[in-house]
Amino acid sequence: MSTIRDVSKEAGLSIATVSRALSAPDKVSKDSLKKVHAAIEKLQYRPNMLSQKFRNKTANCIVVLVPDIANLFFTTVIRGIERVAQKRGFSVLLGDTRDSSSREQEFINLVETRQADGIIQLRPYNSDDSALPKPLVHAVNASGCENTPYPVVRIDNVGAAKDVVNYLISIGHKRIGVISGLSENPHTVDRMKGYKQALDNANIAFDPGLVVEGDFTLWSGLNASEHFTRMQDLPTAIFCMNDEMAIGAMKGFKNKGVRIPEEISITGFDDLEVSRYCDPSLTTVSQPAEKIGEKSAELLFQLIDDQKPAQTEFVLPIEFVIRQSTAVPRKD
Amino acid sequence: MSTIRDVSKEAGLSIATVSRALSAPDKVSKDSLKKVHAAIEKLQYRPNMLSQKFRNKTANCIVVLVPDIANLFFTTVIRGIERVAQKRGFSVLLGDTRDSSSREQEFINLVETRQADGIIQLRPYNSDDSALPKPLVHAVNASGCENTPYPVVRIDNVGAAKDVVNYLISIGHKRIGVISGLSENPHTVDRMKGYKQALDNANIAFDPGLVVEGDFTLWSGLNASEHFTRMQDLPTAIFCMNDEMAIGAMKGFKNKGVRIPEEISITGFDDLEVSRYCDPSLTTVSQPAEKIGEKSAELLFQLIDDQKPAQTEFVLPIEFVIRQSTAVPRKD
DNA sequence: AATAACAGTGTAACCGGTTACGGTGATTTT
DNA sequence: AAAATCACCGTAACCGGTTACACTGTTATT
Repeated sequence: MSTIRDVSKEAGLSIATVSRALSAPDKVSKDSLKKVHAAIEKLQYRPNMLSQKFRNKTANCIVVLVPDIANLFFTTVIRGIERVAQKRGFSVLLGDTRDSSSREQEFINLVETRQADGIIQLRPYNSDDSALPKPLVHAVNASGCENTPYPVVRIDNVGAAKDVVNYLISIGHKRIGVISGLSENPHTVDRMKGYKQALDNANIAFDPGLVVEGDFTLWSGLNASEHFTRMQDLPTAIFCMNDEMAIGAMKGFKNKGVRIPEEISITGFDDLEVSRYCDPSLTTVSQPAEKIGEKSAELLFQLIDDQKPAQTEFVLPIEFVIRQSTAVPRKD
Repeated sequence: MSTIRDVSKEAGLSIATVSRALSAPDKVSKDSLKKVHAAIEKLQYRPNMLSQKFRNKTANCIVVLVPDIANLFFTTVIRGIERVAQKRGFSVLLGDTRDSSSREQEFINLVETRQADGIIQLRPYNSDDSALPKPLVHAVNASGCENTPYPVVRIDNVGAAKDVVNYLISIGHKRIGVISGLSENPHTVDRMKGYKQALDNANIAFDPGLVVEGDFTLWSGLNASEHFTRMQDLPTAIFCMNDEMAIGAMKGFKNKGVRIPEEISITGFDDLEVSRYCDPSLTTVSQPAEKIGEKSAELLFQLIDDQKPAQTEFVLPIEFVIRQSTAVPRKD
C-alpha cells in the first residue's frame, strides 16, 4: 500500500504539494497537478482515510439509530439524511437497534470514541423514558413527539390525528375504529390523544373496543382488519396510525369482501409513495419524511460545526391528503 | 476532551504505562493500574479510537452489503456475522445497497480507503455478472450460488430445490406451482434448475404457466397466491422460493378459503424462526442462516489476518424439514 | 526602479495513540 | 557474592496524513 510519501517521491514533489493537490487543487500549478495524478495512477495510491480522519479529528460519519429498519417511513427519512450527508461528504452508519437499548448504547459509544461525529435518533422518546441516554453533544431526534428533551425535528402528531378524525366525523362517521401502533410507543400515545380529542369535540364517546393494537407493520394491519370483520357491528371507518398498516388493512377487508370506501373508509398516516398508487388510493396524512431527514441532518451538522442553532425544535407542517379510500358512511 | 497524556499527567505515570494499563493490564502493577483508573475516571477519559485505528492500521470494522435490509433471511445472516465480529471486537457496518451498484461501490470504497477491513456480500453473483466489482483482497460472499467467483459460503440451491420437489412428487403431486424470486436473481435461477430437474426425473412436463414471479417479500407471495386462485385448475402444491413468500401465500389461500394442506400444499425455503410457529407450520428447507453468517465472518477474518484459508468455498448442509403445510394431493 | 503582492513550493511540527528499546531495582540462580 | 532473571516503567520513534510558516521567483503597483 503506497503512502503519500511514495507519491511525492514518484512525482518529484514534496508531500505538502501532493496533499494540496488532493485537497486544494487550486493552490497547485497545473504542471505539478499533472505529475501528482500521474504518480497516483502509477502507484495506485488511495489515501488512508484513517489517518486523514485522525488528523482532522472528524470521522466524517454520522450514525442513524433505527428501531426497525424494515419500516418504509424510516427508510424514507434515512434517504433524506443521506442526501444531506453526502453533500457534506459524510457517510451514514445505520444502527439497527431492534429496540434494544444495549445495541443502542453500542452505537452511542461510537460517538463517544470519536468514530462518529453525531447521531440521529429515529426512535421517539418520552421525556419520562427511563432508558434515556445521557445527552450527547451532537444528537438530534428525528422522530419526536411532544416533550422530546433533545434537539428535535418532528410533526404535530396530536393535531394531525385530530385533523384526520375530524374529517371522518365531518362526512358523517360516528363509529370510527383505530389500528394503533404499540401502545407504549409515544407516537401511538400522541395520535391516540388526537383521536380522542376529535371524538370529544363531537361528543362521541370513546369506545376502547374499537382500538386494535398493531405494530406499524403491514402484516399487523392485515391481521387487525380481520379482527374488525369478526365484530358484530363493523365500524364505518378505520383510522390507521400508519400507511403500511392501512394498506394491510385494505387488503384484509378486500379479501373478506368488504368494499372500500363504500362499506368502510380507511385512513393512513405517513403518505408513503405507494399510498398514492394502491387501490383505492389512500387518504392519509402527508408527513414530509424526506424533509424530516434533511432537516435533522442539517440541524446535526450545525451542532457538529458548533454553531448554536437558532431553534432546537422544528415542527414541520403536515398535509392532510384526501384520496379514494374515504367516503360518507354506509347506511346499515 | 482529554488525551492519554492528560491521564498520564494526572496519574503521575508515563503515557506508555497508561496505554499498557488499557491494552495489556497484566503488564502493569496493581498500584499503577489503580492510579490510571482513578485518573481516567476523574478526567472522563475515553480513548480516541480514530488515532488507535490509525496507529494499528485496522479499522476494526467490516461492512456487510445487503440488497434488501427488510428481508428476514438476511437479518438472520447478519446476526451470525455480528456475533463473530463482536467476539473479535469488530463493528459491523450495514450497507443497504438497495440493489444499486453505485451505492455498492461507495461501500467498497470504504475498504479501499482502509475505513473498513473487509466486506461480506449478501447479494448473489453470477460469474457473468457485468457489474462484478474487481476482486478485493478481503471479501467474502455469503449468499453464493453456483460459480461464485469469490471466497464463498453457500448452500446447494439446486439440490435443495430438487429435494423439495422430489418430496412433493413422492407423495403424489404432479401439478406443482412455483412462486419464484425475481427471474434474474441467481438464487431464482439455481432453485428453478432444481425444480426442473426434479420434474424431469419424474417425467413431468415443465409448464411455464405454473411459475409466478415474486420478489422474495411476503407481500409478493400473497399476490402470487391470488394469481393461482384465479386459475381454472389450481395446482395441488406450490413450491415457494422463500419462507416469507410462502407465509404470504398461505395467508392468501386461507383468505380465499383454500385449505392448507388439504386442498393445497405449500413449501418454503429458508426456515425462518416464524415458519415453525405459523399456521399450519411450514414445510421448508432449513438454511443455516446464522451459521452462514458466522462461517463467512470467520472466513473473512482469516483473509484479514492473511492466513490463507484451506478452502475458499464452503457449501453448508441444508435440512429438509417436513411440517404441517404439505400433504398428499386433494382428489379433484 | 524599488516595492508590494502573490502564486507555488518545501520543511517540519503535529494529531493521539502504540510499542521497541533501555533502564531500574528486586528476586532468584549459580 | 556475583550473575541472571524478572517485573515494571519511561523515553522517544512511529503511523500517514494536514498545515503553519518560510522561502523563492514572478507579476503588479507606486
